[in-house]
Amino acid sequence: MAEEMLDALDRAGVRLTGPRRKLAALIERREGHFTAADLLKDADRRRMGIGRATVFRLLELLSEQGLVERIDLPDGTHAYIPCEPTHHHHLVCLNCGATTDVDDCGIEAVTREAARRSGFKIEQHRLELFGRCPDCRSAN
Amino acid sequence: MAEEMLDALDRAGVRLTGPRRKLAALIERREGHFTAADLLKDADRRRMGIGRATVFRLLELLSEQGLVERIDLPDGTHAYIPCEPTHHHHLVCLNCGATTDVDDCGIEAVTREAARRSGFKIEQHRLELFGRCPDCRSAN
DNA sequence: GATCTATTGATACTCGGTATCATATGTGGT
DNA sequence: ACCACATATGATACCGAGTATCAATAGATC
Repeated sequence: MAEEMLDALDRAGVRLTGPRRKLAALIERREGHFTAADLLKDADRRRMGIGRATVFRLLELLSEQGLVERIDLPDGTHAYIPCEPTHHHHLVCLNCGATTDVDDCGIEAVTREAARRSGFKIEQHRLELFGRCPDCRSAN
Repeated sequence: MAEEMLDALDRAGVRLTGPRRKLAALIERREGHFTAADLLKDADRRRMGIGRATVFRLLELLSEQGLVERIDLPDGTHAYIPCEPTHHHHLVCLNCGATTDVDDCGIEAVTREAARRSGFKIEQHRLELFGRCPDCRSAN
């Protein structure tokens, strides 16, 4: 998956630098969603000497390439989740942070209906589902 | 609508203070979504002497009462929109900021389906639709 | 390997939001 | 109408996420 990210960066015509390789590896080891601060902490703990700005810059790049998506948690914080660059939505476990992708389960129909009723031309939508993953449901 | 807010605050058992009344009136005059900074600017322009913290505190209160909803715009900024305290979703015009409510147009079915496929127990969801309102469509 | 541009990390900054705290002000009881 | 007291206020300082700047560094291409 780090490979995948590096390939995508290469394709995007940016340089495959040391810090980017290291960060990609760190993202790979992460499970569920993480914040920029989490990633920075990972790097600091390993004394990688990677700057704050670099972390944000990479996340922005990956996000442009659709390899990472920025989501807004219900508590108002921002997090990133690694994902395939196709259109989809996320289901986020509020307990452990696990995420799974949800491909279109009929949201298109919903947006079409909303457009019809309101007269709006809908250009973007965002659907985020939050709950408990199977593990966390049984673990409790 | 300012009345509505003040009633709700009263019902919530908090004090109906000067700053709250003034801010409620300012919110009433706003159209579409606004940021905390917008509201503060309104108050400053009128020399109301209302503090930053008070604005955030009121928005939090109103948000708890469901009279205002905090949304995340596609550009990553936060905004508030006044609304009825029933469950619904918002359709936001990317051009002028106008918003309209969208009551359940079948999202329940979508979340049920996503829950079935994933095994998650879905507890919350958020659907935000962005586009062009009828006025902005024709104005251009 | 030399070159030249993209990237880096340090630093300082902005902006949204929160904590603190002494002062001011609604409110309920008299 | 007044008092007492908790609640709310504004000033200030603070925090955390993210961005701008910029001289120093290190990929890519030849």
